[in-house]
Amino acid sequence: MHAARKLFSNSPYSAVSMSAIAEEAGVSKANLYHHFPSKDALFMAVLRCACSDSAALLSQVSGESGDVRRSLKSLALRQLHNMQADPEGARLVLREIFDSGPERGKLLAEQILRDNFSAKVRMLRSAQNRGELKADVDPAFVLFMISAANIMYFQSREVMKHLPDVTFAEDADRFGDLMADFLACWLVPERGPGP
Amino acid sequence: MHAARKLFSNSPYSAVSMSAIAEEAGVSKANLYHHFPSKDALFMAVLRCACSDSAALLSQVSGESGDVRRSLKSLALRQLHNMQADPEGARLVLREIFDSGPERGKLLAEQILRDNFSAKVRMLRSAQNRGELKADVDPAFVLFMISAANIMYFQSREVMKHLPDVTFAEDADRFGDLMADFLACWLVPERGPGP
DNA sequence: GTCTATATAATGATAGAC
DNA sequence: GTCTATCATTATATAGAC
Repeated sequence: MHAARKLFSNSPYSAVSMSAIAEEAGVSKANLYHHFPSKDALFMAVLRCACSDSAALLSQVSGESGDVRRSLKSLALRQLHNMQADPEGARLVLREIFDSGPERGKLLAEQILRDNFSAKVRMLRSAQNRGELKADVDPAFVLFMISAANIMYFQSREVMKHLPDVTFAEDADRFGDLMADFLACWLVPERGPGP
Repeated sequence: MHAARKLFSNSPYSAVSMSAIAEEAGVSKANLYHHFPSKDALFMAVLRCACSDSAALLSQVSGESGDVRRSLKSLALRQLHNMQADPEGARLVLREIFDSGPERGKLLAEQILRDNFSAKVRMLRSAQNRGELKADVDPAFVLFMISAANIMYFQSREVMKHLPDVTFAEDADRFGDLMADFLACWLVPERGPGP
């Protein structure tokens, strides 16, 4: 499964042969078919494993407390950090999100992403009630933009780093700073000490 | 090429066979090899065509004038509109951006994306000089965020529409409004008529 | 330009010995 | 559990007639 995960994360399903997986794992092709009934079953096992891994990583974030100024930034930074810490798993799940048709997209959303997403929306709603997050922003849109930025950064660095004026392509810290600045526009400005 | 474009945009390279393309086009497989020396050459021809199409569409935007308040929103809306108007071409180019390794990513950036991107950066820089765009924002980051949001919206609608609280997944107009609001946070507030 | 027919290699999957 | 050997199918690509 380790070999399969490596190969499936770098090439689409149809471009990875059972022979290649067997060679990468140092076993025979027939041995793979002894443990998994089919190529599809092996892929599904790898995907399920990667999903549970990233779900476990993501759930750490929602447990944090503190005001939304800190937790929103922490959410964004840790999401990117998790992807970079397990790029193979991230690529697997992202490919599934991007290339899946209606039926598989529904499964992915309802069985894997839904609970985590709802928990984060609730976090932002309560921040709005406390007056920390601007009342007229859509929590789901905020989460969408954070994910979009992180995923795009993670997936297109190889292209971006060859574009002029892109100072953050190979500097995750700078990207984090830019993100933090940008998130601030949705926050209610902190009260000064007053006159 | 029309048939190949259709199939390549819906499945990765290795999952599309020359037989399938021939059948889709209503010709024989050998006929394809008469016009293109190999499967790879056919794919490259399709990709080049799709890239020049989307480049032509994108270049319309940069010709617009007016202050940055209008042009930034117009830029974002038309980028999404162009992807939705030619989803096949968009998927082809996006797959290439996401899945390409270092060598192909460099080609894509330098030969296709670079000029357009630089033109847009210049547009935003001059807006900063005119005092319409906040001076402390990174023009490249602004463009990155716009593209990230549009691409993510375009690519993951099938997943998003099954998430609760996502009101914009099947409503491009609402998404456009949310984007416009969000872009406004980088603009210098318009001067009121004064006291 | 288009076809039928074919060459050659690789694919997913199986049989059966150890 | 692991292997060698093999099946049937499909893949890319070619040959040569019309």
